[in-house]
Amino acid sequence: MVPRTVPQPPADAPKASHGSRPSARDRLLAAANELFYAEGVHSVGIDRIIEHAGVAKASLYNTFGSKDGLVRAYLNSRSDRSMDRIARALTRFRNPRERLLGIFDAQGELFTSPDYNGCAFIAASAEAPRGSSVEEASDAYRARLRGLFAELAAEIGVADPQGLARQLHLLYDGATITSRMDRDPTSASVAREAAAILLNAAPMAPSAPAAPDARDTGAAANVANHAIDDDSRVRPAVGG
Amino acid sequence: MVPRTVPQPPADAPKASHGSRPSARDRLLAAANELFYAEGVHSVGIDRIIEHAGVAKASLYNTFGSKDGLVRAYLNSRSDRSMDRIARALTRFRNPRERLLGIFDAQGELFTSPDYNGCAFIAASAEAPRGSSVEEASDAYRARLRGLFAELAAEIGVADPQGLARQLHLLYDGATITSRMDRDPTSASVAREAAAILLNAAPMAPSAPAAPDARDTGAAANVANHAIDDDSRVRPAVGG
DNA sequence: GTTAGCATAGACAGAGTTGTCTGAAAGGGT
DNA sequence: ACCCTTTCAGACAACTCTGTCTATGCTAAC
Repeated sequence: MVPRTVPQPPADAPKASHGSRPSARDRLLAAANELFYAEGVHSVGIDRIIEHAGVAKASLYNTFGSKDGLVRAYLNSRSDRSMDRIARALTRFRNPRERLLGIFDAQGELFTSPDYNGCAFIAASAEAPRGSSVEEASDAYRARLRGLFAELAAEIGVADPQGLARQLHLLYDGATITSRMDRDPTSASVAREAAAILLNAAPMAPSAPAAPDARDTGAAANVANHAIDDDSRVRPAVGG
Repeated sequence: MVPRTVPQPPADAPKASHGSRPSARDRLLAAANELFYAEGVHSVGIDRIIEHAGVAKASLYNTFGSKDGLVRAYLNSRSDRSMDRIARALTRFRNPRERLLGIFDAQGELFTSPDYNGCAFIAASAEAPRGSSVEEASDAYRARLRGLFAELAAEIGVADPQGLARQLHLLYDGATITSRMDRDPTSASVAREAAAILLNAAPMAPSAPAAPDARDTGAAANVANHAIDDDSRVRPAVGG
């Protein structure tokens, strides 16, 4: 039961092995990512993981200590890749407003992926008991995503970035659930339209948003914001 | 494996047994509702269900045919009770706008319940493989809830009730996920505020909403709608 | 060339799972 | 009083699951 002391690998060096094949650790993580994500953490046994990874069972327990350790590593790796994917998709937009709404565009692209199967953290949390290590990984991931929302909202200059971030995160989660439960990949564009409405309705901060020096643009920000309202209402985003 | 022909009980009569104790079927459903909901469908075995219900194993298989049959009955019963709970909570509001937003108030009250543990359908779907009978029960439940949103939106007289219903369902799902993943029962009031903004921003239908005879009130509907805007923005709803 | 370290294949234990089957008790209807 | 349906109690089979352990390799450094 108790997995004694985890062997604690370097954790920073990916240990790329001798050049030909990826390390056992990377192969295990790749297999976990495929199988756990597609069929659920509980449904996929250790045997199928090691068979799919081409790795001995002892290697798994030497590397991760237990199945729970592998699940934790799988979720943390997904958290990193997910945030990287979003950040990469946001580089094509130039102003913070487009980047904020672009999160939903990136989400819509994700939904059209053939192997998309919903949010890995929601699925893993639904299977794990409360207070487990899955909850920690989920908390970290969700805090990162909400921080991104709040950061972009602050760049835009809304008066309550945290409040708007909560609203937008609601839409993001709702689109995620809808895409999976209703097999509806167009939910991201619905969320994007709703997000644009909420963004336009959000009060702006009186002081200048990004550069505190230029305080003369403060009053006009609200008007300017509403001026580009229509742009987001007619954009089809992903396919709805 | 194959559960042969399910014995097919009357299915309409609750069969209240001989008066003292509820029937084995009802006790099994109650036990399933407690254990499946609190710990997950996959984690709770048949043995714990029958022990908690005080029922023999043969009774379970005579009544429901298999564990999957019990899970199906558990979800359908939850769907009925969930919609009844919402409908009952909505009777205290008098106009359709208050009833529409009142769905989020009812959600907020649900979140404060000590044994609340997220959406049973989302949890069950996360554990079940795609295409299983869990998906059918979830589809039915979600169609009922979305139908309620659309029905109330149509009563209010918005131009696109289905479109608004999709947006509001997004918020509802998002609040559900947030309440469970972030242990944040105040997410329903955030969803309520966002829903009010989306409702106010929704274009109204040109013709009269409820009574097609009175067509002279059409043009004024948009203005009247925006006039009561502030009411929803300041209401604390549940506790945030 | 030898040796240390790690990976592999697989057996094994112990617990848990669903579903079937036997046998008996209990209670109501005629 | 008899029957008959339902229910209970539990043994049992046939899996699957995690985690440990043994024994045999392969590889790289010295």
